[in-house]
Amino acid sequence: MDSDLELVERPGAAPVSAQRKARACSKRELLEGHPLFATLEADDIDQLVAYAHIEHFSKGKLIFGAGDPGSGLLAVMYGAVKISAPSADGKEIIHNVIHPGEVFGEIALLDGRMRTTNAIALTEGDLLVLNRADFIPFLKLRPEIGLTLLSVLCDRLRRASDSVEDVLFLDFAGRLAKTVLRLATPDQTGRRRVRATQKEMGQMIGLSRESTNKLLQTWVRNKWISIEKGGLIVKNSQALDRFAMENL
Amino acid sequence: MDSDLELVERPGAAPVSAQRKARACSKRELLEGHPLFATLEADDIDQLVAYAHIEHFSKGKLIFGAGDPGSGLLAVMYGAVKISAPSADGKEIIHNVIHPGEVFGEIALLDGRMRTTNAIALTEGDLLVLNRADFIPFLKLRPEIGLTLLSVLCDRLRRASDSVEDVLFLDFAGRLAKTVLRLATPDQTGRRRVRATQKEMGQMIGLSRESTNKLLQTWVRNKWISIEKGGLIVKNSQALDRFAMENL
DNA sequence: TTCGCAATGTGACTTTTCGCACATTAGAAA
DNA sequence: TTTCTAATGTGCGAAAAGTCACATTGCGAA
Repeated sequence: MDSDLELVERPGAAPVSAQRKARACSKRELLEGHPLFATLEADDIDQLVAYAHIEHFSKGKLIFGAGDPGSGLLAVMYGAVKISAPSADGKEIIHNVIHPGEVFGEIALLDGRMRTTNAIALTEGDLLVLNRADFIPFLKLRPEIGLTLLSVLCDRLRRASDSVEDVLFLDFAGRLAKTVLRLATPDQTGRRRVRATQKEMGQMIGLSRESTNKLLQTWVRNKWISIEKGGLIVKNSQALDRFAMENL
Repeated sequence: MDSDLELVERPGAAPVSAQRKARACSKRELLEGHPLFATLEADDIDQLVAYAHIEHFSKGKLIFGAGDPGSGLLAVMYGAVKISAPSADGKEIIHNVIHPGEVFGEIALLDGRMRTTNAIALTEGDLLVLNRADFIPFLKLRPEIGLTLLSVLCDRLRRASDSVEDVLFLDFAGRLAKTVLRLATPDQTGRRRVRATQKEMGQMIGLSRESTNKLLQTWVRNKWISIEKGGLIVKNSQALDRFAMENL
């Protein structure tokens, strides 16, 4: 297989790619890292990598919208994408924010039905696309992969039930704490950082921006977090975790 | 097969032994009617029917609890079972109520992992049990069934996402309206009836019993529903449906 | 640099829902 | 039958969250 690493490893990269280099993933890493493909042999992965292609997207672009035909699997190589659903009165809930190395659209890859959510670019970036038409023959060639896929989907279903329970059991404070912990990822210096605006965090749990801010402020006073523009840093995740548990 | 639905609708109307004889569904009907088995040939269904066995349960019995090993697929032949999850402080949410002819526990059938919810008998009744150990070899013999299963699970996942959106978008009134419409099933006289107490309906959407009652009362005044002990009758489903849509 | 805009911070007021208290009702059990 | 119990019906004060209004901050574009 020829190299798919141009984004990360080509020497003498263009100025733009300084940031891209830091965060980007190779096509191969993306597929290997996903549970859908965990049981595939190296040869199989190589074949999928050959099928996949890369598309660039600009900030605010609608990558797909509810009702679109489900073309296949997508993965973020650089940038960020939000998975969201609009309500009739202009509100929006954000199901998830996809960062480099993460994958979305698995469902349509498997059942080929139309999209039920929107995927919108939060920043500019690059996208890896694996078409359903390329993957399904693969699945028929190796039916043993089907069992793995069943397990993966069952796992997703269990998680979905969990999030319904969260919404019904926990109050907003507990849900916000859980969400902050879920979104937190270590940055270069090892600090656990959340890269999402307060408005976005509120949209994930159905809380207004103002109330989100007021809750976060109490945690700042407790020194559990510190807030920065466009995100926050978790300083005491144990306290947050305990808070989410206690608070029912 | 004889099928006296009235006994199911009104459990107190006849001695217990008579009710058990007059089951609402046969083993075969149960399996045939479920999308998991929609693509199976008659021979295959026969084989599964031979494997399945029947167990009786009494009111209040814990059929399985969170953390139990996932033994397989269960179906209600007579009676009712609630699928619920307990919270740490003694509250409970009800994910679903299973009536005769309906199936539950599909996830554990496929992935064999432990139960994540409780299943508790609301009344006495009979249960059809299909063990995972009997089904999995079947799946390996006929890998083409796997694709069907994938579609079914994808469908479940889409529904789960929908219910998350419902919880975050709709207020309690809209969610209650949707829940009432979802639970409504035609009875002998063709009226759309919901058989669930107001407490149970509230537990499905995270609303207190008192607030549930007050909401239902406004609908009674609008002549959209009428309330009876242990349930209600939908008299104007269009109005309820419109209400659920408008109300965001 | 300045400007514009999106993100953040905060208080006052309103609405919704909860939780409690209590009354009523219908079916089950004795 | 009478009694018991679960389900239903209703009002009120407390708590939670939304909405509105406005100030502040910091980054990027011109």
